[in-house]
Amino acid sequence: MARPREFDERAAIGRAMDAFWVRGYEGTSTQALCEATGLGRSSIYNTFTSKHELFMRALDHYADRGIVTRTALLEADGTGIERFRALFSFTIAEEDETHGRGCLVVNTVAEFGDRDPEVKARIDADTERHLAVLTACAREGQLDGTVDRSREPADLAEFAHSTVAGLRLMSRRGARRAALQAVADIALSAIAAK
Amino acid sequence: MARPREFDERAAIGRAMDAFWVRGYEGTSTQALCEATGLGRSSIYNTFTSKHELFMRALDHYADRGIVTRTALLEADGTGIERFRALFSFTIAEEDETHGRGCLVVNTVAEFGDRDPEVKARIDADTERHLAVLTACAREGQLDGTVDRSREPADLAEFAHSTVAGLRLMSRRGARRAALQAVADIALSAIAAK
DNA sequence: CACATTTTGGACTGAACGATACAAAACTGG
DNA sequence: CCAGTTTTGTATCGTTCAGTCCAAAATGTG
Repeated sequence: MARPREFDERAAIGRAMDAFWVRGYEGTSTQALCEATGLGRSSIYNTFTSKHELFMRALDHYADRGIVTRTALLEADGTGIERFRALFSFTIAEEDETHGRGCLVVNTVAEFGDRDPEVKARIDADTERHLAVLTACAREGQLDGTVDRSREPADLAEFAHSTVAGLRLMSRRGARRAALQAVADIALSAIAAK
Repeated sequence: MARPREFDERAAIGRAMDAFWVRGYEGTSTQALCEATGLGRSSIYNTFTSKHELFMRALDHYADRGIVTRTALLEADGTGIERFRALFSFTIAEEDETHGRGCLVVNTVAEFGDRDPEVKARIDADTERHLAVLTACAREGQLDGTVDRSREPADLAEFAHSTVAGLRLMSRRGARRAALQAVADIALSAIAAK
């Protein structure tokens, strides 16, 4: 065999993710990445080949984590509307704890738009996965009578997805918790059965 | 006197704004700014002192334009709810025309968060101005009976503001027009009197 | 304990970065 | 038409950028 790694790859990706999350892709230098991860340049390039590639890994890591927690919330017990409420509450609580870091995916969409095909593919996949669980949740909510039946489940999903993005953006610009809560309440009433 | 300018300052700011809009602050080099504006480096630094200062001017320019058109929409004739509808429709139409450029303010919030005090001051001011006209519109809508009376006007304003940000973000990641329309419809129903 | 293999640290690369220096150019008031 | 002032183009500044190179270090295997 050969010399073993002195670091945990996943942990390094996590640290890199944090750095990109705060300062964006262009705003995070490879030097900053070295400091954030604690790795030397050699280790980073040896393991991740390029800054762009490391960013992709970080984005995947973030998206995977997000989908897992979000899916757990939306496939939990309870009525449809309760699960939507749980999603919004979780989002607000998370932003409260992190003092408004916002969302890496939202930031990435804002920074890249659809210019970078590799980034776009990740964003699209993440969006689709979210819309899928949100749509299922909306449909179940319509069946249990807690979600508005006059709307298409897919449309309600888009609305909820957009609302979460809006909340994350509000939080990132430093909006107060009460403001987020108000937005979430109104959004929830739009999803609820009348 | 002295040698006269060979360019229009406002026009240059407009071009710089477009560049920042597409690629962000960090993603736009001073070289790119020269090419976008058609100015030489000397002219840019002589007139705007720094990249950061030029960005501030571009941000102000964008915010001013936005507030003017948005205020016109929200202070026009018609019921409160009609004016909210006009706001959403206008947003969607604009994104349709520009093939999803999104919003410079949204992008800037995502890129900077609240790290840069000068940027934050601009963002806060812009947000306050938007919330003011939105709140007034909500209040008038409550008086004319077209807007939900059970909500605080300020909360409805936050909701509408967040919805527009969500729409711009959707558009920037390339969502279809129908999806934006669906989100706007649901948001509108949340604002409308029941 | 030597070998093959991989990781690691640090020096280094050329290119691009934001910003400046300076002299020629272009104007106006006298 | 000249003096004074500002703009402009070009060359250049030092720094930072993403990425490479290479020798030393660290392992398992024979």
